[in-house]
Amino acid sequence: MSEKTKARRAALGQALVDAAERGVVAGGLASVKARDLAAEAGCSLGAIYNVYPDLPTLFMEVNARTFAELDAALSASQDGQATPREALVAMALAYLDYAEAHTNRWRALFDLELPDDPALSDWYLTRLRGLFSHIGRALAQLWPDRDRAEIEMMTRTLFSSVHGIVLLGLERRFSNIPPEEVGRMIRGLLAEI
Amino acid sequence: MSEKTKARRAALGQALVDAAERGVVAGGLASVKARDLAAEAGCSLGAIYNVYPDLPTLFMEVNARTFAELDAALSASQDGQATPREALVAMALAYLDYAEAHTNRWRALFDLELPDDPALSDWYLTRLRGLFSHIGRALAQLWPDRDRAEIEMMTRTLFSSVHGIVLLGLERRFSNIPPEEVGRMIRGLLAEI
DNA sequence: TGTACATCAGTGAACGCGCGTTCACTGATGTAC
DNA sequence: TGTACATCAGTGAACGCGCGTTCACTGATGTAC
Repeated sequence: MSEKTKARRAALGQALVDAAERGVVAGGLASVKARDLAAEAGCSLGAIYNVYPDLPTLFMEVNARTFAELDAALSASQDGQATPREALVAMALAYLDYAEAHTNRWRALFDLELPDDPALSDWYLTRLRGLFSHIGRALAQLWPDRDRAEIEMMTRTLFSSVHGIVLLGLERRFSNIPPEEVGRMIRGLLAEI
Repeated sequence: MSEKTKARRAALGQALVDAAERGVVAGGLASVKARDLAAEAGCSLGAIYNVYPDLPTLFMEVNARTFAELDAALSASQDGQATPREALVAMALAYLDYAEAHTNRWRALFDLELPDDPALSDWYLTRLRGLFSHIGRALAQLWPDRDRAEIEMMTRTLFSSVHGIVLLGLERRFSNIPPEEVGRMIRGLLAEI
């Protein structure tokens, strides 16, 4: 494969991820079809498979971007917070904001079904650890006396809790409450801790 | 339609729900197919549609049973707990136990995609309120000074939090921790509150 | 530079599979006389 | 009780749709002489 070809394929790869991203945003992961991607990216149907082995692998790239955005949002939210507790609240609310503003992208993180490959699971775990690190730092400040293992466990616990609140809070079927109320729930939980 | 026919259809309806339940337990909601149900229940493919308008409606019956089981499990778990805090912990752990022991049934509660019908959403909300009532009672005892609205909000908050912990805890992709650890996370959260 | 040829990137029609739902038909049941 | 007929519950082949992936082909690109 020539350099030229490589470059062309790399460009097509990006165009496909862009198209997939727009598709996810517009209609959710399940709405993104191979034929639409090809049309959007200006290539043939078969060309997709010159760049990616299958669609899930392509979707992983979209999720990678989403993880990066989420990471940036959490990171930014804690800037300038006076106390670790305020930083925790700010991050949790930033998570809610992101999920609310980019529901379909955020959902895709959890909806994508991966081929059974431990490498892919690891990839997810690594991204999550990235998100956790922001929380862990704040918790370590909040509880200077607790050991690392306990901080790690509570990091996971808090993330999962906030995730659960956001998940059920944004799902019509399970809650008829307005989004502001979800924010109050998060504050309520963190106030108790 | 004669009485005899009605009775036969009611029996077939039950046989179909039984079959669907077994299918969900064995392979998850997505694995249950109309043809398998007909074969299992000993009727023709078309006969399904004499009893239920479509498969989602049939699956709702399975979910109704699951909600009832969950309700019974939560209710039973708090019997004989000395304090409201212990009752809350017991219920949360019972939720975890149920999700762990009956993962596919439990998942089906959240995976079933409903036709857009407000009545079906209401049905779900009603079942959830049933589960919430156990938690609300314990919280009201724990915090006798707080008002009803606040208790209600914290009920929802705690349920969602525990749900989030269980959800991410049982998902391989997002956690490589053993199930016991999930129980400790739940205890950890409730200990802080 | 020009010509003949080889390679291979890219194409898109077709494959293959899955599956919920329908509807023209059949034969069992019940009714009328 | 027996016969002719009507009704309608139940059947399952076929419809209809969707869609990821493949692969035999084409034509553009590059190479050799």
